[in-house]
Amino acid sequence: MNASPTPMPGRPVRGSTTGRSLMAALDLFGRRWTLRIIWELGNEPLGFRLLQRRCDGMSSSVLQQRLRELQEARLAEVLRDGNYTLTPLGHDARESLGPVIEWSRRWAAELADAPSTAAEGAATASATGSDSGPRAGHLRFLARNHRTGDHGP
Amino acid sequence: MNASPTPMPGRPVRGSTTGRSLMAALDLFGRRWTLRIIWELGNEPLGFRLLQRRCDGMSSSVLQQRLRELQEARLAEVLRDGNYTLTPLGHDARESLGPVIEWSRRWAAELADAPSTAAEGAATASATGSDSGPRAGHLRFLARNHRTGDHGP
DNA sequence: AAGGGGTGCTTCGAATTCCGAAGCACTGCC
DNA sequence: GGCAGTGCTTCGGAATTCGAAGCACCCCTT
Repeated sequence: MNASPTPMPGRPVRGSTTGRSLMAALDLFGRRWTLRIIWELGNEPLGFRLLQRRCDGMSSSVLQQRLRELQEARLAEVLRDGNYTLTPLGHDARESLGPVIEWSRRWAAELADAPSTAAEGAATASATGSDSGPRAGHLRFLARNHRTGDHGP
Repeated sequence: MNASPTPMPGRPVRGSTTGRSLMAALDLFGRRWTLRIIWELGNEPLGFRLLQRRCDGMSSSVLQQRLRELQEARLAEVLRDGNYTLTPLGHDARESLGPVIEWSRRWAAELADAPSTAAEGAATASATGSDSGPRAGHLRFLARNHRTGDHGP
């Protein structure tokens, strides 16, 4: 598969020709699964397959690609026993995601307070369309959720 | 373009069949440009074109799609004058990104301390490949950066 | 009136990213 | 030997993103 450049400060990234660190971070974190991997590796070091399973059976090729990027960006590294783990910088990043996690709880609570209005407003047409259901491919993917209980705080 | 369902708590999302709020948030934020839009709208309400320019000329079709999703997820709304703005919940999300921003600075500082080692290690081959330069399409895209100074703290 | 510049979006085909199945090499156990 | 697990790789297809062009509308100038 292709390997688009890993977003890193100082490099041109999507959103900044000068590689401004904030934009590099937003670009890095805006790649599918990156946040999730950081999250899971923050719990404990994991091997490739176990990490894949913790990420709900995500595609191995993308996982490999993301691990490469995270290593290049110095957020992750491989231990002698072959497990992947976060670097101190990576753990720092995960800590910084803590308020986001807290926010997601407030988000859920907010939507639970007004569930019938969540799909109203300017996005009504889009919401109706998206409620037609996930694609069959998604369903098959999600049915492969091996964990009955998600890890997390 | 296709409209995959907007990740929201309680809905099946990539990474969780039960729509666990953390996973919904990670899925939502893991879409290209979402974090950036939240960031830019946190500064001030913006019209569509101006917001597009603030996001370095990102594709209008994706911007429109993201705005729909953010509205559906109750993070953004349209004002009477047509400008887009974050809801209180959206501003809350942006605040929660503050520590991530601080982290990105530490990230840049860390990499600046050891720039020659950033591309070494297990990801050497990948880094070499990615250093071949962004695709020509990226260069053309980045050359359209209209802002000389990025907004931000 | 026409023309030009701006606005908010939409459409469409191309490019890129992600996906999932299959595969390979290796290890350890029975 | 077979089987199950490991860490990855490959490949073609699906999904997402992209960017150019377009449309309708508005406002201002000539």
